[in-house]
Amino acid sequence: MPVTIHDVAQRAQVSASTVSRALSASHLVRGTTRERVLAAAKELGYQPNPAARSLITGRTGNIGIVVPDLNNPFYTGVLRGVQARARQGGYAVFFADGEEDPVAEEALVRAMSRQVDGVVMCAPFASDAQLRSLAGVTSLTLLNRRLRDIPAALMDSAGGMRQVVDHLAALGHHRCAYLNGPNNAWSNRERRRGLRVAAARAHLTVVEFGPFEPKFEGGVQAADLALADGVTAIIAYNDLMALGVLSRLADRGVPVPQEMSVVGFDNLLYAAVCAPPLTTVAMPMEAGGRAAVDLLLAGIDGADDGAGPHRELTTNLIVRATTAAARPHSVSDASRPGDRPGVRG
Amino acid sequence: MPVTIHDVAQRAQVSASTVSRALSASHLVRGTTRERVLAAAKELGYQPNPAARSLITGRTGNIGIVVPDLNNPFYTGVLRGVQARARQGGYAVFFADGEEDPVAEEALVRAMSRQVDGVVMCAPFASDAQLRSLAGVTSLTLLNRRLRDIPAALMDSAGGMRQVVDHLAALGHHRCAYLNGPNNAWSNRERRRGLRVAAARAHLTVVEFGPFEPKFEGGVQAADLALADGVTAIIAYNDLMALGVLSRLADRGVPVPQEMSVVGFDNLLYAAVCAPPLTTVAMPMEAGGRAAVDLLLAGIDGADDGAGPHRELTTNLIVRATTAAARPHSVSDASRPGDRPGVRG
DNA sequence: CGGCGCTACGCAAACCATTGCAGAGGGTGT
DNA sequence: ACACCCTCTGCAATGGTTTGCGTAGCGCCG
Repeated sequence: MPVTIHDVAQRAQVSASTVSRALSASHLVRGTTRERVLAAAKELGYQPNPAARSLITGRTGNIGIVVPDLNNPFYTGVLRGVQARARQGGYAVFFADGEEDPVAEEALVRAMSRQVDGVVMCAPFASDAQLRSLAGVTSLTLLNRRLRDIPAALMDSAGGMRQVVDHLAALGHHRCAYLNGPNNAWSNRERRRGLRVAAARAHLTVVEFGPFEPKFEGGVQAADLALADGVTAIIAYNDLMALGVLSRLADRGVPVPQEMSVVGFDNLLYAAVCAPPLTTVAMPMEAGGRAAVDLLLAGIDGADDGAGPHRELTTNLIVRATTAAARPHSVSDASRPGDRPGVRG
Repeated sequence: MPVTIHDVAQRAQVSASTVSRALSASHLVRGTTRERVLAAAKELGYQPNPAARSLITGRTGNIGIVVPDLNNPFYTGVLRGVQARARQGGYAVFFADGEEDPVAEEALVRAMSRQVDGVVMCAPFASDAQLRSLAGVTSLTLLNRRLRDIPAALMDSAGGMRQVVDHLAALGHHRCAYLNGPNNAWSNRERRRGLRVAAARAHLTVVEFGPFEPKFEGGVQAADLALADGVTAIIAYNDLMALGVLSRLADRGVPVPQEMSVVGFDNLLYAAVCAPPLTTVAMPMEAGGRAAVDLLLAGIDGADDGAGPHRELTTNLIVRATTAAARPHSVSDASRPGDRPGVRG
């Protein structure tokens, strides 16, 4: 039923090979012939059979993307970027939700591997070894995960943290809390690392809590701990947690930002519209997705650049209404260094 | 480089056909032979080439999903359901974001059509004719869109509206606003229809506004209009708009739910965690995705049930903190339908 | 005018798995 | 002992496209 290359060939009075060439390597056929073929193809509505093509070329024209959790708007952002860039490159995209389970993720990638030319992974939890092994079965690029000789698009979390610290320090804060996300999440380690060095430079004392679930509930839970410590500012691992903090602070009657400043990470849609609007660092999610696909396609099409090129994307602090000057007596807090097991920068 | 069926055959000392049968129609080969083949396949890590298989079987083992807007958490919920059910059925899923453009959506489906066995569409804006034409090129099932002889999973918006109306009426409301989403969106028409009949039955006066963009900003814009009319309750087309309404009411100093009740639709994550938590009707997004795939796979695998079976999913009102008894003098409002001058209370 | 090279096209192999058909071998019934 | 049947396995065709190689035709130069 579907129209094949031979149907086109017959209608254009040429052989199938000529049709094939007319549609791809057009300079190998005479102009008049090519037009005849193109016309026939259009009249018949010919679409090449991708299975047949990929059988012989060994390429599929597809890429895959696996994310840990579709419910997290962060990942839908990168999904959009991935899809846009892929489409632009003529690729279709397979998609899989690993549901935060590294072994499921691995299985998914292996299952996809035969149907795609490469996959981009958002895999904060997978082990290095796992990732390397996967890189062997298909072309792989990572998002927000740095691994030698595997290409990756990275968002500069550390730089974002530096901006947060500078912002807070400029507002007169001396002691703030960091609410850890999952300890095994690469980006949590990255953010914490950035925070520590920036805080040390700015003479900001940081006490750490957690790890917590990087969700609303985790923030609720964490808020009480931070409150008990007497910090004047809270930096949450991500916006979801920050929203939880905000909610809990409101319940407990702590005015934000007067009594407590709160900063998130990601710049989700809801960060802008919650009350009060959340100060947060914007992660370039779509750009990250696009960059990851760029890298992937470069590795597939072009000569492999080898040596795992990493593309770093800048992040930006978005100052909204949850940060303000530290409350006056906060200075005394900063002068009480020893009262908590937390980290000081 | 990749291992083929012949490699397995050679290692197991049988022909390729036997390998093929051992892996699929296992009852056609002797037990001992089958084990030998399976062992060889496992040792070699054999994975059948999907292109070759699909070339001969005519099936791809893939399905596609196209959604209008990935930024809308509603659709990511659907996506999760689709993916889960597809995986369970051994299908992989292609994904495409139509970006709210019906012509792009159509192009996407046509592009996917050769690589999938069917696609499920969330296409609130596409025309009936367009959908029917698409149903010709590949197996199609719809989500939240009723069209004769095209299978669809439908969420009972009208039933949800009935519950909303009953709830509001029981709380003593007599006059409420409905904030329309896009007029060409199927589910808006459906919700409005449900509202009208339920309201008539409950003697609830409904004043309609809009259409608005079904987003936060649309809700902000709509809130002022509803406020000016003097209704005691606002039903928004969806949660995003309801959140905008909440935000605007807060800005204008209108206490919710004391002075104004607000109801949304969808039960997004944020509806539960905003302040105050939003009363809304829960749409079974994941279940809807799963049901759509059920239908699709039934149409593909089994005999086509023809005649477009429609599966209807129930919706549930989730009463949270944005609805309360109407303010006392609201009765008089209901008896003065024509006045304009805005907010009382 | 003959030979060479170039262009444009066709032939056929190859890619890999599935499946109808046939055949081999062993067992059973007569 | 022979015919028949049943089980298991192999052969070969099939699907649609790409591509290396061969070749026909033509122009150009010597």
